[in-house]
Amino acid sequence: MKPRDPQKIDRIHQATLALVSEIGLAGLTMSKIGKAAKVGMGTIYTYFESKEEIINSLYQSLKRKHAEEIYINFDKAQSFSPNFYAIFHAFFQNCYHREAEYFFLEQCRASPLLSLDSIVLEEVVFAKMNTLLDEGKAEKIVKNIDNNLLIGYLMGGIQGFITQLRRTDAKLTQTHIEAASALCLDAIKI
Amino acid sequence: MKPRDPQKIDRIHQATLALVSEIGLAGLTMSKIGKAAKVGMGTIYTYFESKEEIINSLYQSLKRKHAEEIYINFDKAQSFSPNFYAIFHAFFQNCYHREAEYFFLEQCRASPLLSLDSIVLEEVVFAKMNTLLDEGKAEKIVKNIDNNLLIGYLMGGIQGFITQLRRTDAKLTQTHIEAASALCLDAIKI
Amino acid sequence: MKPRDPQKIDRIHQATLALVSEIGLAGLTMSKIGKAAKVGMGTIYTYFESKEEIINSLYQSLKRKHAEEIYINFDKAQSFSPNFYAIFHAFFQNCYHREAEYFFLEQCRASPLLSLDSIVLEEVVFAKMNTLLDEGKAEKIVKNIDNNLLIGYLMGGIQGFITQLRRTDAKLTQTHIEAASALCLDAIKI
Amino acid sequence: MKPRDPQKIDRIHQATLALVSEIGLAGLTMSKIGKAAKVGMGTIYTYFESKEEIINSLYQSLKRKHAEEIYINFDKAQSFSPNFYAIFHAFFQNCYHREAEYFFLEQCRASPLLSLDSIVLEEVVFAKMNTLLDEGKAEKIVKNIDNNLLIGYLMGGIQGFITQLRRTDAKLTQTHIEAASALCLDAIKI
DNA sequence: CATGAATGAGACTTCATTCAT
DNA sequence: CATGAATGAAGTCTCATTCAT
Repeated sequence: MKPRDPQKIDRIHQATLALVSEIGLAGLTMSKIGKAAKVGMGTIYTYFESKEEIINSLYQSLKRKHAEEIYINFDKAQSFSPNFYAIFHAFFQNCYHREAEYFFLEQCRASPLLSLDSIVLEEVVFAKMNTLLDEGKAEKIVKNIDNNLLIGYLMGGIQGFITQLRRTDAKLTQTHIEAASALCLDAIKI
Repeated sequence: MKPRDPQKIDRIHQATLALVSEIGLAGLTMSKIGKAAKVGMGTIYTYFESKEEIINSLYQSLKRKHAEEIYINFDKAQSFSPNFYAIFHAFFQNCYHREAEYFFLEQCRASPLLSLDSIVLEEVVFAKMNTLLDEGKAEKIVKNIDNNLLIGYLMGGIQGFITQLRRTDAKLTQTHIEAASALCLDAIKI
Repeated sequence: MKPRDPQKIDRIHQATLALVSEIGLAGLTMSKIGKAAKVGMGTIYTYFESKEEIINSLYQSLKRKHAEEIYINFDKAQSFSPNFYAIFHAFFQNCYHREAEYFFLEQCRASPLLSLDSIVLEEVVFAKMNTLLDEGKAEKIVKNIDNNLLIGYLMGGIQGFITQLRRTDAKLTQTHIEAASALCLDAIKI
Repeated sequence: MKPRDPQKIDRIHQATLALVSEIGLAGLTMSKIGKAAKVGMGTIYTYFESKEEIINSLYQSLKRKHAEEIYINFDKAQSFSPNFYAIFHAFFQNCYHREAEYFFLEQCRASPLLSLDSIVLEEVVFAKMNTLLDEGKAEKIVKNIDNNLLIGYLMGGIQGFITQLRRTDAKLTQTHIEAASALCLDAIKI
């Protein structure tokens, strides 16, 4: 018996990611996924119940991975400022370098294919930021605005920034990072 | 396209907007549009060449309308600050109250259906902000960052803010507006 | 506008009937129905919601038609014997000459595609026989056995008889009819 | 077919029987058979060439078993009447108690999966009845009607009777058996 | 020999667009 | 010009059979 090949799940995920990057979520078809993943179309259904499940599982896996990566240099022992910068920096780099992944997430956001499970996952990313912002408020550094609104603002802002950055075809420089960092920090500072 | 009855174009646009709000861009079909607009399915093709054209023309019409609305209180004679606040306020209100319209735009943003024409239209909205930010820089109020990046950041930030605001089911209060306003202004200030 | 063509429903029904006769219910496909009915495959869905609905609507229409045909010479004013013979004769002829229709009904009987609606329709056929048998019992001609059991026995018997008749390739003769008639009548007589 | 483990053939047959009872012949899949028989899906192909062969071999095995059971009390030395009643009784009981088996046979009857081999097998069941009816005719008890037609009539009648019996949810009583017996005997008697 | 993962043809169904009325 | 019935390509998913382990 050929054992259920766990690597195939990844192949299917990667193929999906690449395809959406190229042809959009709307252009995604099962047979294209199969071809791109070098897997028979029917095989996909051994690992996923439906196209919807592929999308959702990839979405969740990316969200979780990003949450990890964003907080990779987060250090409980540290005070607000270094932690904020660490997270900002990681998020910015993430956004910029994992274009395909962020594009996929964005395509999914407004899709009816996205399950509730996937939608609430946002909280995973928000959790530590929440704590951090509370600390910033305690340190009298951060404005007294609801954390969710602050996080929404900051993440939306950075993504908007990067979207424009890409549109101008400019190479990412240290100056860009510092500019974005300044925007974010000044925005939330009291 | 022979727009014998220009009112029908509007009926089709409105129907499309309402439908996307309800069932998403993915669930949109020509027959549903026809039914909702109380127009025969074939009739649509008298006014639009294809489904794609409906989407794009609606997209462009909304973009243009928003651009107008956002700049409604913009006054060339004024200095940076009052103009910025006027625009901010108009954009914020727009985003918040025209949920269906912004939802439609968001659904379209990453869609392969969107033509280049539509994508470039972003500039219409950006144009006056560009001028304004230049003025702010001249007044030594605004950070020296590329205007497109600034605009991307600000608009992304506000939209993220409002998305969260909606998610919390909170009613919009003056406090919210002031909070968002402070975030935006402090962000770009030197 | 091309009006919904009621004749097409019939064309689809006839095509279905002919196909099942040839390739069985299991071999029936939508594209074959379309081809046989000279109708685009998609067109079928203008008139029927699904393959299941085609089957069920045809089933019900045949059942109703048969019920009518079987009772065509039934005459309330008459006594048991002439009515019984009239029904017997009509049923026998029906069974024999509408082979495709009875084959279709038989194929459906055990199919999971058949809806409850269709299954209970049996009663339509049973109704008048019920009355007739009651009369026969009142006349002390018919055995005192539950009507449903009697009807099941008689119809099953006749169909079994005809199935064998066909298997022998024999032409239907008056002798056959009289034989079957004698079997049925003697069976239920006191 | 290398029946190394003949018990597996039986397991597969039993699983098929149970599954058809539950989900119908149309819902039957190889993987379900494998699961129900606790046998790897591929293993089935060691014992059977195809799904069709499973169906046909089970069909034939049941037909043969029933033929045996029906004639279990048949006694060449006896005259028509006791033998007829013995066979009738056995057939009736068989029909009633082996519902799953008869359901399976019925599902198969009109299926394109059924091979000619299987269809012809009917004769095995008919053989002794043939002899018996000839005897009955010689004894001037049985009507002079072609044996095949008589057998078709009787078996069809009994099955119709039992189908209705089941539909009424009634428990089987001695009265029912006597009623059916009377119907059959009176039918064929001169 | 046993297993169930792998395969792809083919099933049902949808829908953008065309066309007859 | 208005209409919606007609069309068939294309999408998702199933499943008999094969094959690697």
